[in-house]
Amino acid sequence: MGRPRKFDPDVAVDQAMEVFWRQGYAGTSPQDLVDALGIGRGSLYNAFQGKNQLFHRVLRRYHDQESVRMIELLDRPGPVRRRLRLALETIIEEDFADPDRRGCLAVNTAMELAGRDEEATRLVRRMFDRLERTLRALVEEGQRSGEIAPGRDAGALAGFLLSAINGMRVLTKTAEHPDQLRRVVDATLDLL
Amino acid sequence: MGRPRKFDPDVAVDQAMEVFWRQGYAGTSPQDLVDALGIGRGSLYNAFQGKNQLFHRVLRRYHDQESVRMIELLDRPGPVRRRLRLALETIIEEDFADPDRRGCLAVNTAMELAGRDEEATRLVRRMFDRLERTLRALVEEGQRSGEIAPGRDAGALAGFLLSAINGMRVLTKTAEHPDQLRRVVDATLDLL
DNA sequence: CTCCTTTTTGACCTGTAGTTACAAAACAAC
DNA sequence: GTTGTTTTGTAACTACAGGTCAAAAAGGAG
Repeated sequence: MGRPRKFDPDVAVDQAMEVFWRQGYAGTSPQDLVDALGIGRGSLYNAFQGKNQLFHRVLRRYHDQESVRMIELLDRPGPVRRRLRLALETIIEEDFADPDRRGCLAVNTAMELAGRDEEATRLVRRMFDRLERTLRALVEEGQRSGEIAPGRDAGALAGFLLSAINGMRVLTKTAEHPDQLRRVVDATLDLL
Repeated sequence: MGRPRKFDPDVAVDQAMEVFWRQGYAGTSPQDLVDALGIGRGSLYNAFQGKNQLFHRVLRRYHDQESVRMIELLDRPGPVRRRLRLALETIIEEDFADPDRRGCLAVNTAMELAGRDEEATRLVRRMFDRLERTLRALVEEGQRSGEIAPGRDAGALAGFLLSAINGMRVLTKTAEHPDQLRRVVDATLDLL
C-alpha cells in the first residue's frame, strides 16, 4: 500500500553508478544525482537515505555486476594462459574505449576512500578478494594442465595477478596510447 | 622592496602537500589549507593564485622530492635484483608505517584527476615516465651483469615494473596486513 | 620623512553541498 | 469515500567552498 514508486530503484542505482564512476564520490553532488536519475530531491533521500548510503549501494551493485563479468571473462573454455591474456586485453581495450577512461570503480574507490569510509573500504576489499580467489582458481587450473609451473605458490601468483591488473588500471588513467599497456600485458604474461 | 613575506613558500608548499596527500584534491578546502599553513586567507591567494595552482605546485615539488628518493633507493651499490627488492620492500614498509596509508601522491592524483585536470595529468605522467626510465636503466644494468635475461625487451620490463609498483600501491590501500604485499613482492621478483 | 610597492589581516560575497520539512498526491484496505 | 500509508515535489535551511577586496602594516628608494 501507499503511493507507488515512479522509478525503478535498481535502474536508479545504475544511473547513480555512472555518475559516481565518472566523477568520484566527493566530486558528485546531490544535484548531479538528481539530474542523472531524473527524480526529485525528496524521492532521492526517501528511497536511499543519503549520498553515502546510495554510494554503498552502488558499490554492492557494482560488485555483483562486475564479478559476473570477470568470471564470465575468465571461465570460458580454452587454455588458461589464453584466457588470462584475453581478460587482460579486454580490460585494456574497454578502458581505452571509454572516452572518460573511468577505469574500475573498485580501484577508484580504494584510492579515494580506503581508510576514510569504513563500509566502502570493506566493499572494495571484498571485490578484490573475490577477484583474487577467481585468479587463484585459474592459476591452479593452469598448474594442473601444465601451463603454469606447479612448484609456485598459487596464492602468491594470484596476488601478483591482482596487483598487475590494478597496476594497469592506474597506468591506463594517464597513458596516451593503448600500446603502452599492451606491452605491459605481454611482459606480464611472458614472465608468468 | 615591498613588505616581506612572513612565511617560506617552499615550507608552505610542503605543508599543503601533507593535506592534499591525506585528503585528496577535492577533499581539501581552502580552510584546511589556511589552517595547515598557518597563514591568512589573503596571503594564500596572494602567494599561490588559488587552490588549483597551489596543488600543481605541490605536484611539481613532489616530483622533485620523490624522484630523488626513488633514485637514491635504486641507485645504490650491489646486485640489481637486491636493489629492486629493497626498493619495493621499502615502499611497502613506508606505506604501512603511515597511519593514514596515504600511499603515493602521484598515483592518488592519477586516479582522482587524470583526464579532468590537464596540468595535473601532465605532471603525473611526467613522474611515471621518469620512474619508468629509471627502472629501464636498472633493467639494462641487470642485463649487462647477467642478472636479467638479456633477450627481454628492457622497455617492456620497465613498464611491467612500473605497473607492478602501482598495483601494489592500490592493494596497500585496502590490505589489512603487510604480509599480503610482501608476498606479491616475492612473486614479482621471482618471476622477473 | 615621504613615496612606492608588496604582504597581511579579516571581513565579505556568491554559490552550492547535503539534508530536512511539509503539504499535496496516489494508491490499498475497509 | 474515508482512513492510513507511502511517495513526490518544492521550499527551506545551515554550513561551508572558493575566492575577492580594502585598508593597514612593513619594508626599500630617494
